[in-house]
Amino acid sequence: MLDEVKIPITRNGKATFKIIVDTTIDLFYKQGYHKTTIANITNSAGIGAGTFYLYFPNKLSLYKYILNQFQHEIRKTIAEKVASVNGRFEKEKEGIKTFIKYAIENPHSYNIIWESLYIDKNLFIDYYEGFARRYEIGLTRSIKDGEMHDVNTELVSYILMGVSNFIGLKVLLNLGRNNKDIDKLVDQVMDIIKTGIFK
Amino acid sequence: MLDEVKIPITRNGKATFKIIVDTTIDLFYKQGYHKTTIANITNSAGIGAGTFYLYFPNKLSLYKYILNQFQHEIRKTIAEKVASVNGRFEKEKEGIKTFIKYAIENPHSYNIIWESLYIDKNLFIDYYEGFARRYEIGLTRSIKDGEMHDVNTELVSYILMGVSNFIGLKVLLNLGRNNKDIDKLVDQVMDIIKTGIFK
DNA sequence: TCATAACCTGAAGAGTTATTCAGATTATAG
DNA sequence: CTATAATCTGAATAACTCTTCAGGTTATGA
Repeated sequence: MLDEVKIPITRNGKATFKIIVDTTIDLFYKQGYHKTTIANITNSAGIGAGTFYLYFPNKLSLYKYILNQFQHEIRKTIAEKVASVNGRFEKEKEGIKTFIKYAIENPHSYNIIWESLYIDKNLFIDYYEGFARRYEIGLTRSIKDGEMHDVNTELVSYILMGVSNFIGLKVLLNLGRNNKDIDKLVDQVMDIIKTGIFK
Repeated sequence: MLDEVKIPITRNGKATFKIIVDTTIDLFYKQGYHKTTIANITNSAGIGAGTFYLYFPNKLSLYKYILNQFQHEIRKTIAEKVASVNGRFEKEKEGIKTFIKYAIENPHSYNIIWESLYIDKNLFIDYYEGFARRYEIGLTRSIKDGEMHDVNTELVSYILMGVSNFIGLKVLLNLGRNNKDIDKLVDQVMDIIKTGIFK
């Protein structure tokens, strides 16, 4: 998968590699994976058609490379933010908050990750199963610490991912109203998750 | 949009039209929109290449036709189910339950609707904004009836759509465990939505 | 400085796909 | 029975896309 990618050695090579990746992220975001052609990429990047194949055997391997980058970045961001907060409840809250904020601040990555379902289903499955498993660890600890009801942690993981993803979507696509103050929005979401909606 | 589609007049024409639509739903589900070619469709349907263009000017118009069909079907199904139940709280619960069950029982439609985001963003936006607005009407009534906390109805709409969609996804893609008893699964989800997850 | 590995190019070939259209068949109203 | 509208066909065309490769440039270690 990633070993198909040839990492450049010299400074020039690294610069070309980077411009390919950056240009492609932009094109995938704007046009989607399927509508983006190799010619689109090389033209936008201002390089010869053959140069692309110096580093990537095809479009899919480049997509996987980009997806992998985003995956690491998101997890790292959340892990760092959560570590800087004390108390189980606060950690849980910070994790959810960070994810939603990340989605809002990184529409490119958000969009490209979701598209994996229509590029290679297994990429999507791996991504979300991995995410859910990480969530479960935190949730299980929260229950032990008595800060959370004794819920089905797997189910709650998917519920939380669903909420985060759709709130991200709402803001990204500018759906509906209430999209001005992100902090306030996220606080409201957290309140609902905390206390439920029915009396 | 839909006026681009030529509706057949005779019995033969109607049969051909139907086989095109049914075959395409299957192909879109299995291969996705972009990987499905007109040749795929006409070969699988057992018709000449030109016959396709008798009814649809291109692949996109056929996609829109199918999306529209599913949209109506889902809304009709939910509306009927909700109408058969008494009491605001029960109605709300039945609506959510029906959606989740519908997604599980109709993986074709579920898959094809989500893909709209990567075919034409506006189709996706229209679909979910419409859905959210319908949700809000019910939620506003629930609050008036004192069965729901005084929540931001728009936000809750997106939260509920997120939950429903990801639970549907979990079951459809067979993510994680706990996928045997759908009724029990949905009940658990409803419980969490009702009382929240934090103490 | 110069040999060499790394890097770059874009024209060309092979393959794929959408779409048209002239000609044929079928169903049915009159 | 027959004129006519509806329906159907699939070869042909045009356009697009991926990928290769022979030939070129650039950077750098020795």
